Amino acid sequence: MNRQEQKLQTRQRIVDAAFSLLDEDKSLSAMSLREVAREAGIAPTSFYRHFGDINELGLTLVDEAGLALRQLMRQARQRIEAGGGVIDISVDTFMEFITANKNVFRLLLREHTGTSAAFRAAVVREIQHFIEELTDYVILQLKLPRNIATMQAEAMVKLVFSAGAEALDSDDIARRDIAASVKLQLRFVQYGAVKYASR
Amino acid sequence: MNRQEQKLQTRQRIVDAAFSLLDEDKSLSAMSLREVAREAGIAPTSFYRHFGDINELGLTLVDEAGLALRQLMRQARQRIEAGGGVIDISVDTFMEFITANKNVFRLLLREHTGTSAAFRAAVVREIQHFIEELTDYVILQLKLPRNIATMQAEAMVKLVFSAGAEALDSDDIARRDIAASVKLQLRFVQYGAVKYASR
DNA sequence: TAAATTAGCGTACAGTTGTAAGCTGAAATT
DNA sequence: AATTTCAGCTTACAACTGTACGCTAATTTA
Repeated sequence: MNRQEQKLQTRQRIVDAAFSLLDEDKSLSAMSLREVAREAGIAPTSFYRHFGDINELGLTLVDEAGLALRQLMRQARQRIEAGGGVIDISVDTFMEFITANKNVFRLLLREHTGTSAAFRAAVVREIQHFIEELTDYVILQLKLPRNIATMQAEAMVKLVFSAGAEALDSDDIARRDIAASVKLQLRFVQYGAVKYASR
Repeated sequence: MNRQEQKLQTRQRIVDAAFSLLDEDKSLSAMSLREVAREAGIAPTSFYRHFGDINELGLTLVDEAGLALRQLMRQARQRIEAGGGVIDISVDTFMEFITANKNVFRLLLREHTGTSAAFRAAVVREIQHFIEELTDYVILQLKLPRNIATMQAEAMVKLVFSAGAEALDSDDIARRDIAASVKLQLRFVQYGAVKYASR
């Protein structure tokens, strides 16, 4: 086997190990290099062959999480084009994503308010992407002026993320209630934005 | 001096020390007993004379933060009664609180999504209080049915807290923009809720 | 006044951490 | 075939962690 491939494979093992550790009650800053190495099945010092730092690994994880988020967005779009209410489909897709990728979403949530300014900034960047894409969509859909659409999209994303945070700690039944609540709240925002725009 | 008083005083020094450590980039779970003891000026082992556990200290801190939050609410109410738009006054008061008590609000934010289920639950409880008080207010003010008022209040609190999180990492100028944005978003929610109720 | 309680201290220990130094063996290059 | 590169290893160390144990000195109680 190729040497480069081998190395990339090990690197991926490290990343996977880190994600699996986040599954339990650990944040990036509480994750030790040795722990990751142990989980990945390598010697602690070998870690440095792949990342100069444990923070470098952290940023990689945030990037991967952001990637997953964008895929989620794409999936929601496809479903909406196939028919159905935008809000309903979006929230349902989001909830599915959270349930299927708990640790990924948890990472974003935790580091968004975490202790590392660099991680916080990285997460904010990812969320900003999300808001921008939604803004464009809102402009097309509701024909709102950009400044109002931005406010609406931002509010919606914040509400959905908050609901997601709640959902993480809930079972399926409670999650259904949360989904219903946030859908209603998103409608409030949408009504309000439309009314405000036509003032 | 009384022995009990002396002890309470030391206990308060520990709590203060912990809060001041949170000022820097530390979460509760990353805060070590020895660090707190050092900051409080006592021997590491003396810590146990006051708290059985470092988690016990954590819960105490969350409680104190919740207390501060309720005082904030009371202050906002007084100001509103003195005249002024509810949304404007509330947001301004909240932003003042955050600026003046950064570490307190940071604690609530961090532990809301933190790694300890007990802390998360404690913070959720405090936020719930906040939502309930706001719900009652909304019912009185807008004459909405309780279920809709609850949804509105919940959305508003979530938006304000999100804005607060942003504000923590911002300077005065950016904070003004954030305040303006969240005010507009709160109006969206309010318009929407009122319209939804009169459907 | 004598006895009991206790807040705070110093010492001690086993466990964890990050990472420096140097070795090995296999893959890549010449 | 000989040489170079380098992913991963073992060993090592200083710094930190939580907390067990027993002492001291001052307050409280009897």
